[in-house]
Amino acid sequence: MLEIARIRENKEAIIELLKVRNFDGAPLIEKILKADENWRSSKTKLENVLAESNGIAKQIGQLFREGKQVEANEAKAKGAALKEEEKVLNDEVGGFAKELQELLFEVPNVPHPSVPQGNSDEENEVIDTPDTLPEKKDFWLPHWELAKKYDLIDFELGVKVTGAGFPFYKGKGARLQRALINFFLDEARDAGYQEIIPPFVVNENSGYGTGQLPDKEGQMYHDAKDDLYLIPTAEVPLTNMYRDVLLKEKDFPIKLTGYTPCFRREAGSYGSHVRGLNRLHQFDKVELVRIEHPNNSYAVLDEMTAYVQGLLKKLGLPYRTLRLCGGDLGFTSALTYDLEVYSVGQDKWLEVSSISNFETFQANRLKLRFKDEQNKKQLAHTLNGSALALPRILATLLENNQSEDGIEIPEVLVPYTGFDKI
RNA sequence: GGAGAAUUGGCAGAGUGGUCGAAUGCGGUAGUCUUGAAAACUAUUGUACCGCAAGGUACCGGGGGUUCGAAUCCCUCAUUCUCCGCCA
Repeated sequence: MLEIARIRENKEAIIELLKVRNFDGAPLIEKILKADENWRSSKTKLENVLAESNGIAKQIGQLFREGKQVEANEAKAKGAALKEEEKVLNDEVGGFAKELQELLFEVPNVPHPSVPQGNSDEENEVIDTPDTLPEKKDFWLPHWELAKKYDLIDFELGVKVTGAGFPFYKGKGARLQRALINFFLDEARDAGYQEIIPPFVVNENSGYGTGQLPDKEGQMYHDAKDDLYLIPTAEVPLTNMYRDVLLKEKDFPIKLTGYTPCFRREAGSYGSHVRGLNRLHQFDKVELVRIEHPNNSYAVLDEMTAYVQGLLKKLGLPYRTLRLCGGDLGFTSALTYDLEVYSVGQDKWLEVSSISNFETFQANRLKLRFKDEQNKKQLAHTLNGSALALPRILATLLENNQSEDGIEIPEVLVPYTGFDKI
């Protein structure tokens, strides 16, 4: 959520930058400024009435103490009359406040100036890609066939026990998955991240804090009985650890990592996109979260991107780096880099990580602030990135390392798996 | 799940309808004293919003209500503690 003060002061610049998202912000911004004005003017009126009525109440107390019953009763009648006025104004203020809030929720984050204009993922900017891709081999299989051939993952069993998108990992498939989780967590720890095991369900406030609510409500599994949401990513509980927190400048950098399963309803997905491990309702992910000084957040974004690229290098997976265009940029993000791994079995690029700077967009909702050198309170910047999402890593690992007589395990993983070949 | 008690400023802890944004102590900040530090003493010290300002409004776990007036009374929810039940 953008700060209202920022909208007041930088209206034109914001409208201009939102165009990069193909978002015509002008009508919405105008409505917001109007609602803001209405809110402030009725609030002033209300506060004047309250001030008067507080004054009368004080007088009444005084009059009673002095034993002046008659005057007190007169004042009481006056106070009661003001109550009516107060009620009307109070409703008015509440109405404008609600309107303003709802309108503000509709404005996406302002893209960073480096974000390219574009309508869809086809216009994302490729900023780093391998010189050559692996040469095509006749025996190459997509991972779902490899999974079946070596009995690593059972999709049908998942359908029986739960539903589509909830696979069973078995034997070496399960162990490889667990090895990857441990590898990623150890790497993150070595890079200075504190490991967290958060709750896998969160309350409504947390959903609002990171921006899943209200606009992605349908993407989360919701337990109506206790009004809790299954997390779609560890970002939600990790970032919400710092909801309503006032930091000191010396608390930076805050570097958190956590492994969690992630639950997504993925309503509306279909076809080859959901084949095999490509898109699941439950998957594992190791996430990085950073809370940083605004001056530093873009350097941190680059650092995080380089870190995740390093993981892919260690695993020997061919990857490319994209700067998301305005049309593909997430609602809450100002700048996002996606990392994609080339899947030889499917002959396509699969997104395995998304690294974003949210600037103050989440911090504003979270009330996540710090005291600067002048002892003034400022919103912090939040960032996060997958490091990494497991299913597509597993898929591309199986596909890219296959030969006619098995699948090679990357050297860095062998200490974790306990086997070097499937 | 059942019964009882509690929830006040950074912390501890008063306050049961008007003089309470809230005593007092600790802590924090500034100063006096000191070669320096400690101790002592003095002053100061919550947050958010509206307003150019003066100033105003709101906040005593959250929400709602009674009243001219609520930290204080009522309803409701949450959390914590104690006891019982259940349980990895």
